[in-house]
Order: sequence, then structure tokens, then C-alpha cells
Amino acid sequence: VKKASLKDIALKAGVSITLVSYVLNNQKQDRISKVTAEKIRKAARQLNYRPNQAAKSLKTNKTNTIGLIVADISNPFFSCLAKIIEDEANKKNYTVIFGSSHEDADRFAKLLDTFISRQVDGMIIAPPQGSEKHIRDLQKQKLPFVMVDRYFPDVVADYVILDNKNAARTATQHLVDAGRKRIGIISYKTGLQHLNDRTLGYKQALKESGITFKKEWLAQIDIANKKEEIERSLDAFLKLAEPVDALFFTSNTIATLAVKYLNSLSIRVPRDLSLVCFDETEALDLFYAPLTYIRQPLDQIGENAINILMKKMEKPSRPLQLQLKEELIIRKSV
Amino acid sequence: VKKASLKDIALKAGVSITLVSYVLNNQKQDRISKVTAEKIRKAARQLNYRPNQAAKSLKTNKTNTIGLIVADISNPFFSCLAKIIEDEANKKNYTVIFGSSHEDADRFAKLLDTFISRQVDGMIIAPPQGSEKHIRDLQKQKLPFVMVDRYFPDVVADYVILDNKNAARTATQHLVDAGRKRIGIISYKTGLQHLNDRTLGYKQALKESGITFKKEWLAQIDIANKKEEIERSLDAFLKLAEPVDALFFTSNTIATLAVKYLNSLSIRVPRDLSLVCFDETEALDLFYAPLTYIRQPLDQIGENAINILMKKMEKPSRPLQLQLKEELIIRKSV
DNA sequence: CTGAAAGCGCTTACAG
DNA sequence: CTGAAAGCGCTTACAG
Repeated sequence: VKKASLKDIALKAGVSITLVSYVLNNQKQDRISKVTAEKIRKAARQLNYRPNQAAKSLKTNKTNTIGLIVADISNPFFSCLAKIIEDEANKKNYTVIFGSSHEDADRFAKLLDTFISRQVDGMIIAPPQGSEKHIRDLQKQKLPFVMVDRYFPDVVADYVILDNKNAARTATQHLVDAGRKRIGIISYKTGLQHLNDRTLGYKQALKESGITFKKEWLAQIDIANKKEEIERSLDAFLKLAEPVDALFFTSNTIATLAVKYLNSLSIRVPRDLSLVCFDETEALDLFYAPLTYIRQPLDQIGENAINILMKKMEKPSRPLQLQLKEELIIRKSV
Repeated sequence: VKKASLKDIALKAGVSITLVSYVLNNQKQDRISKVTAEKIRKAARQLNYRPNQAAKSLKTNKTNTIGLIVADISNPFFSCLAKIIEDEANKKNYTVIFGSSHEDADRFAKLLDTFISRQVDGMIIAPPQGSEKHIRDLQKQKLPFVMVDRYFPDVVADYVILDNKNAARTATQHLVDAGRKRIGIISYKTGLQHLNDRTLGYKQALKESGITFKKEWLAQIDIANKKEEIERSLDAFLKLAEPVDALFFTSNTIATLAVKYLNSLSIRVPRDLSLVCFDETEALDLFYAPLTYIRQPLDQIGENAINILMKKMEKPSRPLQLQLKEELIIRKSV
């Protein structure tokens, strides 16, 4: 079945295409007779008209589409963010197309290309490690975009992220306040600055509390081999001459794997070991000592990202960089 | 900055637009001279050319886009499905646009309209309760689509779902096999057939085992008020003259809430109560008795949905209806 | 091996 | 209050 076009409606209503376009877009309302307008609307209804967005875009150079690139849509952090972004975008009459980079810079670049071809009006992106170049290319194209969750220290661009350093500092300080003296940290071995900021915040907290950081307290694990490396680091932490008495996990994935292992070792939390982690995860809700964790204000990240993007699409402006505050959710693991 | 068009490339390379189009689309390769082709490719590269998908679509009536409508992208079930669909679609050079219906038929209808306007080539949808009418309208439009997770008994259309009745039967049978005699079930009060099929499967299993179903074993809760109603049903189950000795939860959300409550009542699992639930949830991993559950083959659902859709987009065919088999993951709750 | 031209379905400046 | 016409960036049948 051929879809109805403006022409079909014009023919049926016995008016010009121009008029049909105006009426269906609610333009020039004051100078179109009510009768004609009603006639057009009726014809459109009868023909079950749906505007052809491709034609519209070609003419107006606007698609009312925003592209969203996350690391992995099946990760709750990103799927929750996607939901917020989708809801906000829909309210503003935008549609979202999405893609997962799988933390791979090449796939990321490909997604950027696809989205540009599709003439998205703007993008919200969580760039993977090593994609600075692509971000810079994107800037040259003058296509508005806002980064979320991540940033590159030496790329001046819009972003909305957590103040990761401060969040990690808060988490660590909480362990210090509970009287812990030997605080270990497990984080990823990565070039992503927002993750490394967490280690920096941890070190800062120790320093501020007069605790001398020892390098054997820091485990930087390979993400490709996380389970094994987490277990190995935990073993190492516990076998120290002076074993750690608290641990800070810089991601919920690390926390979940670590807690499972500690559980199997019958380590008592928080008696033997106090724990704090980054990000929520249902996985820890039914653990006997639910983990105290750093909560990221996902809704604020999403809303700010959309709002900044909308403003930039309206009219280019100097980069806005937002670092939001964490919330420490205190439960029973400290 | 104005983006480069075929015309710009043609001008720069000193050839016709026709030739540029052929070369960049790798068409008629045998009758274009290597030299010209290379000249064109070089110009395209220099101008940083990206095809305008809107123009392409307008002309070819194909967008290489598929629409995905789920109930809620932040629900792990759907975000995992979305990931699979996105990956498969990308491989086949399709882009995915998505929307969440929030289980609301009106929002669902609006998303359908948007996607139709955007000329998607096909859709994968998880329709909400009460959307039969919209599905029928969609069929009239001849736009290929495949339903996932849900179906309507009296709508003949393509779908890929779990064989829910059989899955529930398996789950219930497992409890019977463990010697349980009074098996309760908590499910949603809903018009969605795939959920009601789970209750049917439960009843069938009881019947097959010679156990007479009692209506006080069935709790149908209101999704809007689930926490309270789950707790109330559990109280009721336990206060029966002959309390239930096993429970079947027809969703992971129900299971998580129920287990939290049972935990607070110090009910011992599986000693006092054996539990089985539908769908995985990390939330139960660290519970002392991880729940035995029905696993849906998400990857198969996603892959089949895409494959069926691709075939239908190629050429219309009679509806294909796939009911996939569950997997019972046995853990410690029975 | 190459190119001129029509047309996809819209929007909108312009003329009346 | 209404309409004819140009043009957005492509594809492709046709002619040479």
C-alpha cells in the first residue's frame, strides 16, 4: 500500500499542497479559513496520513533525532540513563537512536559516522578509552554533543559527569571515620580518567586523614579478566602482614564479584572488613550486610545532558562542564 | 559548516553526480574506470563526505532503520534484549531507534506513529495490555513487525516468546518433585496473556500431579501497589490453616520483594518454604539460598525476532509464531 | 565508460 | 485567504 502524501490530501480536499502543509503543521493559522482547514484535516484523517520524516528532514535540515552512544545498553547504569534521556527527549518531541560502543573506539567511531549520516540534531555520548581523536573530529563538524559519565582532561567539550574524585574521597573518608586504618581499593586498569579520578580521591582522603598510602593497598585489575584478578587481589590483601581492614570498590561489578568471593571465604562484614562501593546494584540488597555505596544522581545527569544539548542545538555556546555531587548511601557494611 | 554533497564531490572531481553516486555505493563497478573511481573516492575523503540518509531514504523508500518498542528500557529484561537486537541489527547495517511504552497503550500508539513517520523498515515490539487495536492497524499498513515477549491470542501476527505455560509447569513440577504439597503462586493481575499463561501452567502442573488447586494459593497482585500486596499475600499464605510449603513467583520483581519480606520474617529457605521464580535477577545472587529460576533464552528471542523481521522485510510471508523453551536453573531454594 | 534529467515528499519565499 | 514553483540530496532509467 502506498502511503498518502501531501499531494494526495491536496487532491482529495481540492486545495493546494501549500495549504495542506500549512494546516497540518499548524502554521499561518490566522490566514487560512476554518472551512478549508477542516476539510484538509478530514482528508488527512481519511487517508491515514503520516508525514514522511525523511522528506521533512531533507528540506528543513532537522531530523528531531538525537543519537545516544553508551558503552553497553544492557548495563543498568546506561539503561537507566537511556530511559531518562528517552523520556526527556520524547517530551520535547525528539526520537532517540542508540548504539553501544562496547568500550571499543572503532565501534564508537562507526556509530558516530552512522549517526552523522542520519543527520541527528545532536548526540549524547559516553566515549570509550582512546576516542579523543573522534571527539575532536566531531567538534570540527559543529554537531552539538554532550558527553556523559566520562570526559577527557585535554579535550574542551561539554560534559555532565559525577565529581568522581570527591565521591571517592567521601567514600574513603567514611571508612576512616569508622576507625579503619588500612583501607584497600580495587579499581580497573584503564585510561578512562573518570575511573582514575576515583583512585585519586581515595588517595587524597587518606592523605587528609594522615594515613600513609601503601602501594600494596591498590589493586588495578584487568577488566577482561576481572573475576580472577579480583579474587587474587583479595587474597593478597588478606595475606598482608597487616591485612586491610576495609575495602573500597570503584564499581558495582567489582563489588558484586568481590562480595561473592569474600562470602565464600566466610569473611564477616563489617566485623572483619568494612566495605564501600560505587554505584547501586540490586545484587547486594539481599547480602546480610548490604553495602554502603556512592550513588550517582542519574536523573540529574540525564536531565542536564538533555538540557545542555537542547540549548546547544538552539545556538552554539561555550562548553559547559558539570560535575555533580554524589550521595553516600549508608547501609550495613561499615 | 555546510556538509559536502554528491554535487560538491562531482565538482571537485570533475565528473557527474551520477558517477559519484555509483562509485560511493560500489555499483556498476565493472563499467567505471579505475582512475575516475579513485579520483572520486579521494575527493569524497577530502571533503569528509557522509551520505545524507534522509535524501537516500526519500528516494529509495528505505531507511535501514528498525524501531524497537519495549515496556521500559531500564528493565534488565528489555535492556538485555535491546543489546542483542542492536548488535544483530548493526551487523546487518541497520540502526535501531527505540522507545518505552511504560505499559501504556496510548504511549505505545504514539511511538508507533512516530516510528511510522520515520519510515522505519520494520519494528520489534513488546505491546502493552490493550493494544490489540493498534497492532491490527499496524498490520493494515503492511509494515513488517515482530512481537517479542508478548502476544495476543486473537491477533494473528508474528511473535517470538517463551512458552510461558510450559515454563510455569516446569517450575511447579520441580516443587512437586521436591515433595511439596501446598504450592502457592504470586502473579500479576493483568490482561497480558503471556503472564496469565504462567498461572495456567502452574495449575496444569498441579493437576498432572494429582494435587487439587485451592484458590487461596493464588495471589494476583496489582502492579501499581506490588510491595504492599505481595507482603499481604505472603502473610495470608502463612496464616492458612495449612500454610503453603512452597511458592512460585511469576516475575523476578515479585521474587525480589517477596524474598526481602520473607527474610525479614526469618522464614528459612528452603526448610520452611521452597521458592522458584521467573527470570534471573542479580538481587538474589547473594541471598543465602539463591533462587532456582526459569531462565528465558533472551539471545534466542532477540536473534529470532531479528531474523524473522529481516525475512519479512525482504518479502512478506505468513505469520511465524515461535514459542521457545525455558531452562530451569537449579540453585538452593528448593 | 559517462552524464543530463526526473522525481522521491516535503517547506516556504513569493505573488496574487 | 490561496497556489505555483524552487529546491533539499539523493538514485536510477535512459541515452549516448
